[in-house]
Amino acid sequence: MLDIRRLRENFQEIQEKLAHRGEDLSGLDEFAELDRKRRNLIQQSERLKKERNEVSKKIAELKREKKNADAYIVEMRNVGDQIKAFDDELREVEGQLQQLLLQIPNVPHESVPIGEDEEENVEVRKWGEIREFSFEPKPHWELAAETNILDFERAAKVTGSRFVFYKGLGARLERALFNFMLDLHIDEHGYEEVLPPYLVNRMSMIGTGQLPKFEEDVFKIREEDYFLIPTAEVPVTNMHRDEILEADDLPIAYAAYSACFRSEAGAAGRDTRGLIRQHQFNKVELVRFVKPEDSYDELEKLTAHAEKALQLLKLPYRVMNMCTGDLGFSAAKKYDLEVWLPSYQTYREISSCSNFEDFQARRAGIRFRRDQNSRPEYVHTLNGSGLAIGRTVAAILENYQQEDGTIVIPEVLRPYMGGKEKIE
RNA sequence: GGAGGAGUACCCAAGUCUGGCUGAAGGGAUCGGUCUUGAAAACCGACAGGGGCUUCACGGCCCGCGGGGGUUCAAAUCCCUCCUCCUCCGCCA
Repeated sequence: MLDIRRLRENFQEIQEKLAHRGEDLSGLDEFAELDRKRRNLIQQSERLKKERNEVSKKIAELKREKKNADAYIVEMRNVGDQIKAFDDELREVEGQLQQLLLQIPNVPHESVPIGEDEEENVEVRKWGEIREFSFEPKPHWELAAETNILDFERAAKVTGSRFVFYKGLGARLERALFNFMLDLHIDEHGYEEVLPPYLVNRMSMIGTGQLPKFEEDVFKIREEDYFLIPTAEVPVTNMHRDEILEADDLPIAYAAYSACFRSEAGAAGRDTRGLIRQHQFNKVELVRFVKPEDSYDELEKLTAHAEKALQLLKLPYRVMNMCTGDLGFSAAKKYDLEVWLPSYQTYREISSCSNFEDFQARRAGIRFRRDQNSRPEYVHTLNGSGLAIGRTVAAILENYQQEDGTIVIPEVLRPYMGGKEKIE
């Protein structure tokens, strides 16, 4: 959410910056009117409340002295009615204003390239050698079928499309990966491990920006106002919702493994085969709460942590600075890590690392105090996948495949795989 | 799921029956001071925070006793509703 004062005072400038996102911003037109109405109603209501407070005190005095206060009471009855009328209207206006503000995306940082869509994302760097195959490399779902480690057909029977059973060394590989990644981030990068709830309430979804705008993208529980988490970002960021943190505690860094659930509404026909786009997938997520002045350095740090996982796995990737048209709703800046997939002959997203500045913190009320006497300020929040596990499995299968259809297990994972060197 | 009980400021806790000098007693913790070579103890002092409106500013005002609504001239106190925690029962990995 944007700061209402900032929006009021820099309306033109913010409108122009948001326009680069290419979204419909017609709702913004109402802002000035609602903002003016709101402040006007507050002033009228508060003026009467002040009067009521004073007269009520007088009535209390008279009552205590056993004197008659009927004239005042009649007068205040009228004032009370007026207050109620103003407050009813105020509630209405504030509701509208709140809805409007919750729909406005974050303002892109100045270092974000201006562009319409993914075509205009800017490559920041590339890592690793793309392997030359002496044979025709197979897509990961074929490799998985041959080695019998993934079962999409039975998952479709048991649940539906875009679900999968991992079996045998496939299941083991998945487990090895998130253990490897958690260990890396906890032991080497200083994160605290968190295992979060997979269901969250509406306030949490609003806090990180999934709601109210993207309700169709997530799974909702029928009987309760609970949602299946689309990412551990949601529960972990909301851990500190409505809290005032100590400056000494910052930065706070959490690494969380979780399953993630996405409805993939609107993705019909895309990535229908394999592990790339599932309704349920595993992910290790990194979340950081930092001081505002540090957040862009922290974004580089966070991104480097995610990259480290790819480097240790020896998977070639590139880092993309997402342009204004391809930024997430809540992000001020976002790097995508894209891993090389031989069968696609392209790089595919395997991690998103974002700086939300105070956008989520303002929605979720996450603040900190610099010292005992200072007023609370909003923290900056960041998060990034470190990494999406299913896509990492796909990348390993494809990049490590042999001509005979077997897959070499990356060295760093072997201790997690009971010393096995190959899936066959 | 059923039956009870409870949520008050950093923590504990009084007030709620019987609405009005409660813009919330009293402890503890914390901070400052006296005393002391230093510390402890004792004593003295400070200690509601947060949000909003308004103002160039000083300041003024409004809201705040789990959240939200209502009754009333007036609500921590009465009513409704939701949330959370505790106890017992049931069910259950």
